[in-house]
Amino acid sequence: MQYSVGVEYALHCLVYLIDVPSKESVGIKDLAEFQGLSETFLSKVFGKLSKAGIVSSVSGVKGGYRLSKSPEDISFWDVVEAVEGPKPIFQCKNIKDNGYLYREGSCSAPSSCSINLVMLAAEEKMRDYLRGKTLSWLNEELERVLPQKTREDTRKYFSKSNI
Amino acid sequence: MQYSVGVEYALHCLVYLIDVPSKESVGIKDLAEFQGLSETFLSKVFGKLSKAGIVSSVSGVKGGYRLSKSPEDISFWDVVEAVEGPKPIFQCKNIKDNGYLYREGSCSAPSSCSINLVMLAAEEKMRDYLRGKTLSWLNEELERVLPQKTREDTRKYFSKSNI
DNA sequence: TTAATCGTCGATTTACTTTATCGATAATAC
DNA sequence: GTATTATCGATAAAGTAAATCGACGATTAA
Repeated sequence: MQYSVGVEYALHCLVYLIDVPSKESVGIKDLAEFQGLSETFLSKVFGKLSKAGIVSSVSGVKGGYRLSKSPEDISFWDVVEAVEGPKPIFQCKNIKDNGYLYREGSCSAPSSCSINLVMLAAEEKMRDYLRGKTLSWLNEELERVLPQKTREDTRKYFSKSNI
Repeated sequence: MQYSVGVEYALHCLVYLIDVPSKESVGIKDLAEFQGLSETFLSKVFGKLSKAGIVSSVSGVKGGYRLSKSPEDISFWDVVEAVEGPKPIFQCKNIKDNGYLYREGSCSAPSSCSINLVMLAAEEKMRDYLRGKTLSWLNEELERVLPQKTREDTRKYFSKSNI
């Protein structure tokens, strides 16, 4: 069981959007090229991020994406949910009603299956943690952890005025 | 992204093993039949549980499975890990080294990728919760929640002496 | 206005993982 | 011995994720 690579792509790409001036944007092509990713697939991922209101798109020549809200209002969980969808990790499905765990027929019925409730609560712990980590937090973390020069070089790479 | 149904099968089946007297065992056939599951597939799942030391098997006629330790020493996480394997939900894979998140080359190298660290920590929150819920807890919960008659009927169903 | 760039969307292909089946083997009760 | 049951490996079927392709519309530069 694994999150799809889409989550990884999204989080890594969003890092590069944090610093982009609000009037500019970064193209899928640049993001894909810089990290050696499939351009077409990455555009799918950004479609989801766009639909979730995390980024907004700019069409046409010199278009691309930018964050559609402040980095401190975008949590890791927002990103994961946008890419993976809202379905819980654990979901009772096939088990027949004759098992004695079921009071109301279906296992997925609310408050029916004790096992299901535990798994959902566990997942909620994970989500809570991810809700507490925002892109602005990540930005500060990177500031602390990475050499200054590296970050500047990357900013230049994605700067339109540079071309 | 979802846990495999194997996890669901395992947890639901283990419930029926809690009450089994330590000299007896329950066969895959009964467990599968009772819940309408594929017998062959369920046997694969129990193979994993067995290898993880959660259940022990009894070969031969009237053989089957029983818990290999006390229900209070078997947590939900033990079961999930046994069935799903030890791999984390989120794992950095494909991203090239030229992204500026990497200090030591690979994203999966310890303490290298800040994003990876956050995801691993989040997952750990979920695991902690699941470690806190044991089969004996579940048993008490079911005692509280289910009609007494239902539980007794189920015990009878799996009792060898009954046949 | 025209041409080039870029995001959007749906259809499709490819690859991989999960789910399930089959067959052979070994152990045990009777 | 014979029937039953777990074990294990190989394999098939089904489903999902990853990636590609092509047509479209929107935008910008010239």
